[in-house]
Amino acid sequence: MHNIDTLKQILHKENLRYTQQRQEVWDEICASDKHQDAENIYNSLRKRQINVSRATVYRTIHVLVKNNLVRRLNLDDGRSRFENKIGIEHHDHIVCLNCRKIIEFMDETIEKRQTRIAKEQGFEIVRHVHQLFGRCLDEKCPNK
Amino acid sequence: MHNIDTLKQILHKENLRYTQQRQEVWDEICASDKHQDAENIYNSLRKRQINVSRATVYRTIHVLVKNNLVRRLNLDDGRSRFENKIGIEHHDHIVCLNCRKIIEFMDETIEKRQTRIAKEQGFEIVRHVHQLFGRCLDEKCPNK
DNA sequence: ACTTCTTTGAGACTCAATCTCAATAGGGAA
DNA sequence: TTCCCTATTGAGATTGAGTCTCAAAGAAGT
Repeated sequence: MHNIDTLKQILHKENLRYTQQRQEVWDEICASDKHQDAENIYNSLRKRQINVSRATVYRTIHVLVKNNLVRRLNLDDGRSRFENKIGIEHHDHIVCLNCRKIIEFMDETIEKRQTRIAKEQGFEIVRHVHQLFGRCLDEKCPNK
Repeated sequence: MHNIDTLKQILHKENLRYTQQRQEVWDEICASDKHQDAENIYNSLRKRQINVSRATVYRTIHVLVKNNLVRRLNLDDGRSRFENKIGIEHHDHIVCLNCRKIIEFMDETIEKRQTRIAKEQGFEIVRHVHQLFGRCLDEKCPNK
């Protein structure tokens, strides 16, 4: 499984040891496309009889985010969500304010324009946040 | 001063009373273009001998945000910032990761495209977050 | 001025996230 | 394989932004 090598590689680069806990956290994030928060990840692992502490979940996430294996999402609800970045195209998010459904989107024109705008203002972009919050037309949405 | 009327109007609409504390919080947010956080606002008022509690600062901000007098900004640093919206054109933000300088930008093309994208996905946008994080070329920036 | 009902302030509380430190476990050396 | 050194882990304490509680203070109509 290439996920093991990916992780071993960045841990080695960071002079960190390869441990079972770190592998499990990384696996859990990769296994789900649900934009899980740290508590979810912790609970999912516990449920599968995998012993890991909250501290280790948080500490591992930091390493993964720092090395671009994982993206941190802040959807203004007070806790960070995480998504695997490996093998995934860049995208931004649309979030339903009623049912919290998350849709991904990507627009080349917007991407280019924001880079140009930043440059005009004397900035080199490192990362960006582009989130659209609204109401969806989904049948099951309490929005009706 | 028209700020007094603006505030009185929304407080009346919300069946809330007009109080000195609420006026002072609103004045403080209007007086600064520095995207202050709640603690800043609280301290600024205290420094000016204005008695107000943290609880009241937070409670007042909620009313102001709910009624679109103030915008809440989440710049991924763990606390909300606030800016006056009255008489201010819509804009988004570019933030320097080194010196935390904040520049405002606005692009009609991006605005239109994001609305269209959301609609195509079956969403009606209520609000959006568009932030560009990077490094500025400012002389004084520790970025060098 | 009286009454009613809202607001305020001080501090307790919440909750995500971070820190502490003793116990545990990688992993290189022999 | 075993030893040793040092990084990592886990349990629980701590932090910090933000919220809640409730008695006291204050707005506003009569």
